[in-house]
This record gives sequence, C-alpha cells and structure tokens, in this order.
Amino acid sequence: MEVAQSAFATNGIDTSLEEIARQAGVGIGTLYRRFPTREDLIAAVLAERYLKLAEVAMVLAEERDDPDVALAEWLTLLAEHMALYRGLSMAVKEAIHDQTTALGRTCKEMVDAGERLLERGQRMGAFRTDITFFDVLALCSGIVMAVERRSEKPNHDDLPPLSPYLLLDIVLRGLRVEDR
Amino acid sequence: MEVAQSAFATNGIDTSLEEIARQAGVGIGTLYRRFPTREDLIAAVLAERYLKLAEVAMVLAEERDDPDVALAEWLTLLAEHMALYRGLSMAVKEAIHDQTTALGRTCKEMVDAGERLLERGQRMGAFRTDITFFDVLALCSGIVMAVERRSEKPNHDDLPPLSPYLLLDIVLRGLRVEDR
DNA sequence: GCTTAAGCGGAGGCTGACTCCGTTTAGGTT
DNA sequence: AACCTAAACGGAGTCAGCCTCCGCTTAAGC
Repeated sequence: MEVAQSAFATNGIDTSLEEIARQAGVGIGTLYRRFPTREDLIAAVLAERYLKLAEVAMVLAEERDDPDVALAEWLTLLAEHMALYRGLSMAVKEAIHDQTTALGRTCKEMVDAGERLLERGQRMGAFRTDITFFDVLALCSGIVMAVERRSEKPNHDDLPPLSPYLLLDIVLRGLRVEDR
Repeated sequence: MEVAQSAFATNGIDTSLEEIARQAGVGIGTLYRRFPTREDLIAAVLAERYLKLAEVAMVLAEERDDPDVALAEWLTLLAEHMALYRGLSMAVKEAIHDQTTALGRTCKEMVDAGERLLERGQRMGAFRTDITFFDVLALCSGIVMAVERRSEKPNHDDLPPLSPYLLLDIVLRGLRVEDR
C-alpha cells in the first residue's frame, strides 16, 4: 500500500486519491478509512524520513564545529526532502504550525532538532539572534515552493534553472551576523 | 465588474469563478467570454498596480543613492503587493516565467524595471554578481508564500506572526557582497 | 415592424473530494 | 461443518467547482 503511494513522486502530492486507490488495487473507501485525510497519508509515507532528518541534525550538531556549515548542510537536506514531491513544501509549511494534523506531529521531532541546530549557532555567535527557527523554516520552504514548477507543461522552454542551492546560500549569508 | 472582482481580497485569488459571477450579477458564461482564464481576470484587476510598481522602481533608482536601500524599498512594495490577495504570490511566480499568459505579460514591465534596479546595484558593487533578478523574485515570492496562511481557520491560535519584513531583511543581507 | 448578429446566461458534462451503506470475509462457537 | 457476528471492504452517490456550448435576448440597421 505504502508502495503505491510513492506515486506521489511522479504526480505530486495532490494526486487524486481515487487514482492512488486505483493503483493500489483498493477501494476508495478503504483508503479513506486508513487515512482519513490526505495529510495522514503523507505523514505515513514520510514518517521515517523525518526521523532521519532529526537524527542527522543531531549528528551534525556534534560533528561539525562550524555551526554555519552544520545548518547549511541540514537545510540542504531539508530542502531536498521538500522538493521530492511537488506540493510537499507547501503542505509541510502549513503543517509545521499545526500540531493538530498528523503531518504536523510527524514533523515535530525534526523541527525541534533543527531548532537546536540554529540556537546552538546563535549561542556561538554565528547567527543573528533576532530570528527564530520558524523564520528559517519559512525561508527554506519558500525557496522550495518558489523553485517548484506547478505543472509539467511539456514544451515549457528551458527557463533559467533557479537553483535552490544558490537561494539557500543567499539566505544563509543573511542569517550570519555582520562582523565575523 | 472589476469592482466585484476585488472580492479577491476577501476570499483569495482562488475564489470560485461562479461566486464572482454571481456577485457581479452576471452569468458565468459572460465572465468566461471576457476573461477566458482566471489569469486574464487577475491581470486585468492588477494591471495598473504593476505599472505603478514599474514607475516606482525607476523613481527609486534615481532618488536613492544607496542601491541597497532602493532595492529594499522596492522589494517591500512588491511583497506587500503580492500579499494583498491570498494565492497571488504563487500565481505571479508562475506567470513571471511564462510570457504566454496575460498575467505574465502584465508583469513584464515591472520585472524589467526591478531588474534594472538590481543590476544597477550590482554595477555599483553593492550586490553579489552571481545572482539574477529571477533569483531575487523567487525569494520574494517564496517569502510571501511562506508567510501566507492558506485558509482562515477561525480559532487558529495566535501563531508566531512570521514577519515578511524580517525575512526580506535576511534575504537582502544575503544579497550584499561580503566586504563592504 | 422585421432581420440578424452580437452579447448573454445557465444547463450540462467532467473531475475529484468525501460519505454511507450494503456486501464480504474471517474468526470464533456449537 | 454450519452458523453467527463484527470488522473490513468497496463503490455508488452527493457535492462543489471548472469550463463549454447552445438557445435566447437585445439592439442596431433596414
């Protein structure tokens, strides 16, 4: 079942639930009973990935002496995660502030781990102290949303590619304190 | 007619077109004949605002000696514009790269004016030269998207407010060259 | 007063979310 | 083995919104 749901990857997170049910060879009713909302399904699909991100945050906090590098690496992973399925970044952005949804609860640990990564950097004097981790998350999800093409228009001429890495780099520079 | 369309303001840019037609006291068919796509309608509603933004960009380029201040002021206006109607930032983001839509064409002048503002700053050595104006636009629209609450859940507890101004400030710092 | 073409409006077809209820299935009981 | 029951299943049905198409209205020209 989870397997078929990874069809998120090809059609984005807004794939019709009927389509998913069909591919999974299961009735639409069954799908809704197991996952009452789309977010429950997303959360189920992504749960292990979030645990991994939380772990990695802690590892980076220990292994990287430079908090700047640590945060940069972690945000890169987070951005790559959110870019996996079209529409995911928006869903995550909404969920992060809403612990009442399954997805929100699934993100919790990851968010906390990331927050510690930022606050450690702030204590070490690497980052501005007037920002919260929510600001950083907003920027990261904003970048991914901005880079996403909504639909795959076939002949949509080769646009300037809009690298999320460059945009992340800009943001990270903006997070650093002025005089280093 | 245009007047009724400013009901975008209350329900966001995704307001059902039938609802708009009803409020305008007009048939759905009539609405579609005048504005074949939703973007045509948005473009019509926003056209003068975009001209204004283009003008302002040119004024700022002359009046503000510091290109940093000029870009900051202009991006603030742009962000405020995109935050006017829920969903607008995403529509604009998509349209900017697609001159085949009415909205894309309406944005054109504004984008060009903003681009000159950035490039002037780059020539004056204020901004990194490895970025394009599309990067800046992406960050700006990303910020507005990230700050938007998708739906107005009534009792949605007072979340941390997530100021777009702070986020813009971060990005602007990131745009500046390292050693000033 | 009549003709005709442009403009109007809404019925209808389509898709997808979500619900509800009749049916199937499997486990336990005699 | 036959039966009972409760849980799991599946899809028909309802609703909303997008968009098209076609019959009707209206007004301008004769």
